[in-house]
Amino acid sequence: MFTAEEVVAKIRECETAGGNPMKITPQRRLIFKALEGKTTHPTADDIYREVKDIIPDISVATVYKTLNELVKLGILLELKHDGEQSRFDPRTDQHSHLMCIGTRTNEKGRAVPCGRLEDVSTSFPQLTVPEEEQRGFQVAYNEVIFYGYCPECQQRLGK
Amino acid sequence: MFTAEEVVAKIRECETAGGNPMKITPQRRLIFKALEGKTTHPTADDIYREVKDIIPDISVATVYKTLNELVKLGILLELKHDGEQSRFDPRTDQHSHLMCIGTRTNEKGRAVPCGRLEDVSTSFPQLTVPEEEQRGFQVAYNEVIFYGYCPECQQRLGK
DNA sequence: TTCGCTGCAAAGGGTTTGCATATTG
DNA sequence: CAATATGCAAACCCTTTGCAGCGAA
Repeated sequence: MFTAEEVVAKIRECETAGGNPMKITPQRRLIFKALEGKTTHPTADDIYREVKDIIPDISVATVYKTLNELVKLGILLELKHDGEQSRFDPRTDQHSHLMCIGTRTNEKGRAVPCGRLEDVSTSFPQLTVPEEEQRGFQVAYNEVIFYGYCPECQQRLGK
Repeated sequence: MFTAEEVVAKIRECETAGGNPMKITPQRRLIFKALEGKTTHPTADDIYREVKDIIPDISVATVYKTLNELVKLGILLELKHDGEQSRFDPRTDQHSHLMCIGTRTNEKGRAVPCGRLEDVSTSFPQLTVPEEEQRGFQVAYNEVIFYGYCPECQQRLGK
């Protein structure tokens, strides 16, 4: 939940590990813009393909590096929950996710996950681990993921 | 939560997609044994290294294929929540997990996740997605992951 | 005897890295 | 001007696949 300009402003305030704030390059500005207001949880490759239309010789490496920086700064959330590509979420407030577990068959006859991922505004800070099962862990936060079938997969799979 | 023999028995009852039950080979029996009662959530490679001591020329491919079969049969749970290797859990009843978010620096000076993963007996079937956020999804189940620092990482990182 | 399984090595896919060069602050 | 970022290609890591021969039922 941010605009590209807000990201630029936030970055100018921040310090990275090295001590200096990230530099703002045209490539990065474009990546921020691509993330702006997105609720689709794009993959790095989604972002890459989108910015490539404007700066055709941008490299995937640049996209990955930039996204990783934003994650480190806490401006972006990285979701790595299906064993597939990471997905990125510009929304960083406490919320949950709803993920589709349907699969479809690709050209090579292989099952590929639908992977549709949606935000759910609710969070569940009240959930706790029973004392006797904490094993000395210092719990920082929790995450709730709801799994199910999206409307398209219900129809396709006859669920 | 099973013994190798229970797995064998369960498999003999099952039918695979092809119609016939999986065959029980010495390699597979050994893999079942390696999983028996394990609460450490081993990776495929952990299992591979363990069985390799007994059948030295077993291949990783065999381990992966066998684990995947067990997952398909619902005898084993695959956890793919850190973007790292999948971890396997012989416990298939409803439960939650506690994962360490600490990192350590490896020989190459890179941050690698601790990744310690523990079972938590509690599950939270009562959690639901507000109607207006379901977007037509048919929710099947949910998963709760508690993140925090394990005792070792607390000490090492001074948390 | 018939499928399914094995080990091997190669392919796959997503992500990261190393490096020479170009840019930002 | 110093410190970072860029693009490229190669490297990485985990996992899967294709295949010829072997072995369970």
